[in-house]
Amino acid sequence: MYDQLKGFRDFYPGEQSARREVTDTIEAAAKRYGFREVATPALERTQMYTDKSGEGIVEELYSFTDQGGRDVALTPELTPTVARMVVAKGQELSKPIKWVSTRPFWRYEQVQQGRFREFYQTNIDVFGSAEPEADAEVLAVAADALTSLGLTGDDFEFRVSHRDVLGGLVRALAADPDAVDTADAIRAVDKRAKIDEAEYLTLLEEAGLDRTTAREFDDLIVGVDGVDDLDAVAEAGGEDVEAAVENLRAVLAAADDFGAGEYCDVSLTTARGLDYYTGVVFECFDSTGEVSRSVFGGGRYDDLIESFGGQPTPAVGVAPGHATLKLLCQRAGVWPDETLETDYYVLSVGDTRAEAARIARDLRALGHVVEADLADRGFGGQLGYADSINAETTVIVGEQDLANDEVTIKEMASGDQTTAPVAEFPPEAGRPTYDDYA
RNA sequence: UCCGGGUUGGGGUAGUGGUUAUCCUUCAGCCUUGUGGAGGCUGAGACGCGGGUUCGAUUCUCGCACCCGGACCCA
Repeated sequence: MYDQLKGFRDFYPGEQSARREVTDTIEAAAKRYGFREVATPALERTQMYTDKSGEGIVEELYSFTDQGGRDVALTPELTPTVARMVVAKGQELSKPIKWVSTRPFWRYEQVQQGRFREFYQTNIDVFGSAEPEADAEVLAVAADALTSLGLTGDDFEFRVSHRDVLGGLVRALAADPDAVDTADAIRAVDKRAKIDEAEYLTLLEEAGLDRTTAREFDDLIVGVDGVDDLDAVAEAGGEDVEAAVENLRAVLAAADDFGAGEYCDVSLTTARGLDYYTGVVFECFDSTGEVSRSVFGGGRYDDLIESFGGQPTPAVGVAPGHATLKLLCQRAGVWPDETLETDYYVLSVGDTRAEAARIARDLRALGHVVEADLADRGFGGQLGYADSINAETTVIVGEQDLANDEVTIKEMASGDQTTAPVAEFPPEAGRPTYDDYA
């Protein structure tokens, strides 16, 4: 026996069928909005990540030198790759570009609940539109995906914020706007919920706000509990903040029209740790608070494509991670059933293989899941196996049945059985069961 | 990287410094080439890995691996 690698998981048929269902549901929601599926490599040049995030990032990567001497890394996220793809096509792609992709990613980090070293995400991104409708559509797709999974507004909420509101407010309040580090201030906001007040205020001070201003800033962002409360923030800030507030309002108004309004709350204490976010940012939280960390997040990253050498291209996206999503679904009681299902088991006994195989093939041609004996089991053994795969109906093709030009149709749940003429089974269409012949 | 808790057949467990490691379940076969989810019989299958202490270690001890939480981090 070999040990598994820490943070890497195997998925057996039961769990995988549930994961497949969830993945398909999320992707189907995105595809209804016209998001097109893309597929991307598992390896990229390490430099693509170090350029953006510094050399320190290497410690978080699975990186190595390949046989040709290239420094490469397993992709820790999709955004740089899709940015590279957009840049590579130049003007060729019509805007807005709307892409969806579900894939594993790899990060060398500590394993915790809902966090693994190999993890799956569905990335949903829009490139080439700075309009609030683009942000709102991303929110709407995310909400649509979650509700398609059976979740409701009682289960989750999107906390929507805006980096330029936060950054602009910090600069507007500061005694010396040029002395403040808005990125640091935003990072402090991002940590607000996890640290105590003194630490938080210290971080804001280090970002360039004096103690009094820091409190004033915090009072302002905490005071926002709804769209109407944004007025006070707009007043306190300058023109930049007013514009950002206007943008945030526009996004929320569009989200309302797009059907996602009921899931969105304004929350300026949400910031996202990532430096490349530029405008609207949001995080999805478990409403019950049982999933302690954010389920997933997203936001606008208008400068990234340009920084990759492309035309200035605004972008906004969201990336639900499937591990935390599973926790959310399980706590809401909507995680798909992990038991396997089989439509038909075709039981062959005696010298009936040819006829049994014909029936199995015909049933499969109708689109059903059909199993037959591969292990040379006896009658009882085959029924036991049919049980173990949760067969709904067993079609008994025995010598006695065929002697009467019949097959026996058995409903496994009840044990009831009847016969059907072998020449007419299965019919041209449909999903024949015991009830059709009883 | 750090802290806490774990690891005994496939799953769940009992137990012990010393004979053939307990029980339930599972799986396979048989009773049963014509009826499964009941029963009976037979069989398969485990002390995570390595070092130390010891006459002897699954048991005590140390290290490592992996698992479950948590801190840090979270692109």
